Amino acid sequence: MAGPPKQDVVSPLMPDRSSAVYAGLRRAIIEQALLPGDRLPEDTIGEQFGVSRTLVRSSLTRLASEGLVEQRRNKGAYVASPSLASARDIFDVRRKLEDLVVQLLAGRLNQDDAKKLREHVEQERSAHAQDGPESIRLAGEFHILLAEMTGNALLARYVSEVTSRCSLILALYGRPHSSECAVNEHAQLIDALEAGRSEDACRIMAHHIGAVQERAHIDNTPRNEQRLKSILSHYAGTASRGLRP
Amino acid sequence: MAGPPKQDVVSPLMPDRSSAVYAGLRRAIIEQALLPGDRLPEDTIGEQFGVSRTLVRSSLTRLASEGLVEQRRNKGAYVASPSLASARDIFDVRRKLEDLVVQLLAGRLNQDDAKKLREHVEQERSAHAQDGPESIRLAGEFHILLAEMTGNALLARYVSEVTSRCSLILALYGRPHSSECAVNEHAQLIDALEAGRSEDACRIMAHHIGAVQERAHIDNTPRNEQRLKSILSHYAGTASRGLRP
DNA sequence: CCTATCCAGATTGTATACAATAATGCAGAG
DNA sequence: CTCTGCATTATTGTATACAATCTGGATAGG
Repeated sequence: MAGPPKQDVVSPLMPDRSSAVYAGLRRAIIEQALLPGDRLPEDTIGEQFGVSRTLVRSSLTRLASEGLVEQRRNKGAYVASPSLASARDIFDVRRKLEDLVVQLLAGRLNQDDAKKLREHVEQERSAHAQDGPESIRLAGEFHILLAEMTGNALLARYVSEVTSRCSLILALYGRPHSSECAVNEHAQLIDALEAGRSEDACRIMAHHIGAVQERAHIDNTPRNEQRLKSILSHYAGTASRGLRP
Repeated sequence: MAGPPKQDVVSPLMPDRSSAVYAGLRRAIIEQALLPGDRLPEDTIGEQFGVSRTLVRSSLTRLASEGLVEQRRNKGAYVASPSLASARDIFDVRRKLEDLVVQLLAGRLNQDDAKKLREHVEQERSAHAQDGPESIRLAGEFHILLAEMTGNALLARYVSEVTSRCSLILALYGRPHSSECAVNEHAQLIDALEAGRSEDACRIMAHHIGAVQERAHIDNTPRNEQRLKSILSHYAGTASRGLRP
């Protein structure tokens, strides 16, 4: 990438640059490219994404409302670092929400959706095999996908939020160990849901969430500095991609 | 322009004018002074609160993230008017969340908190006697208070959100009939929680939420026009008051 | 050598200016 | 009379400018 080409290349396909900033930052946080406690200066971000501070601020506020970012007055925004206590709180809420998801979906999962879910699990498998940063994101997106299939928009939003926050929690307290079992549990859950075995589905989900929480132990990994620019330059380009493969 | 008196009277006691706009609009919506579908032009609001569009926008975005306001691109913000389908969705989620509140609080309610709750119920009673607009808000705030007492901040936020949205739903579909029973049910709930009768508490809460949902039927009341300015001029002044009496 | 104070730089908070888009109303044709 | 097309106006979307606040370091005093 020679010369100083303005990064307006995105214009034709970018109806909403604000969402691009939001999505880019969100992915960077979920995939743990940005770690809890990292500072998020408006200038730097705006530069990388090619927008003014106005849009950056609005994105940061949105992320803050979802709990991924903390905004401290006159001190700027940071990637949130939830305490152990709030981690427990988040899991308590998550369990209830996922309960509802299973309850709404058991026996009502159509073949189309089941197929989509199985394809997603396959993606998880291959991402996990490559040990890439995407496996974290994909594992979470499975739950979001499931919640969206209930047709309950509020539930989907809440599940999306707690799922994202769990990524943060694992980044802070989780063991680096792989999420092999998670992928299998996802597959089992689909089977149970499709077959209408709601008891099983509920049990599997409970166990699964428990396993995720289990992985949360103290394990503070040091973080590098000044990676921000290079990270953002990566996420600025791929920001618009959604759940699709 | 000549020197019109700036309405900066609030400065000394207003550390955060942005929150004032947010709180004022929120109350106006919860108390049904602003009704679902009402337009919320940035200029008008900014004028009334004495702030620039910047802060108004940020407040509207925040309200939108809570589901009280809908923002449509290039078309401005409106008080949200949830569909009947999404009303059902909201109640589904609310039931689960309130379940968790009861579960966390049963037998763990200290005397201080119980006292505070009983005082709140008294407020509800008197507001209901006067048939003022505050009774709507207070009924909701009971549930928010309860959720806050769990110490689970996320749960409190979610309960606050679904509670607010329920106010909207009642404004749209609710019968104008009073919420007498609700006040009594609140009192019963406190007793059950304090005594540690978690079964009872859970049952009362379920019945209570059911009763609230019951009141949601089609009953479209026409809305007046151009009340906006006068409404806002009222809420601009009283914006900073919180839960305290 | 350590501590306190103050200045300069950097960063955020808010207002305003300008650009882009949608809403409105009028004119003319059918 | 109604409908279509265009010009005007109102409102939102974004960028920039300025004010307020915080941060870090240099310097003087203990």
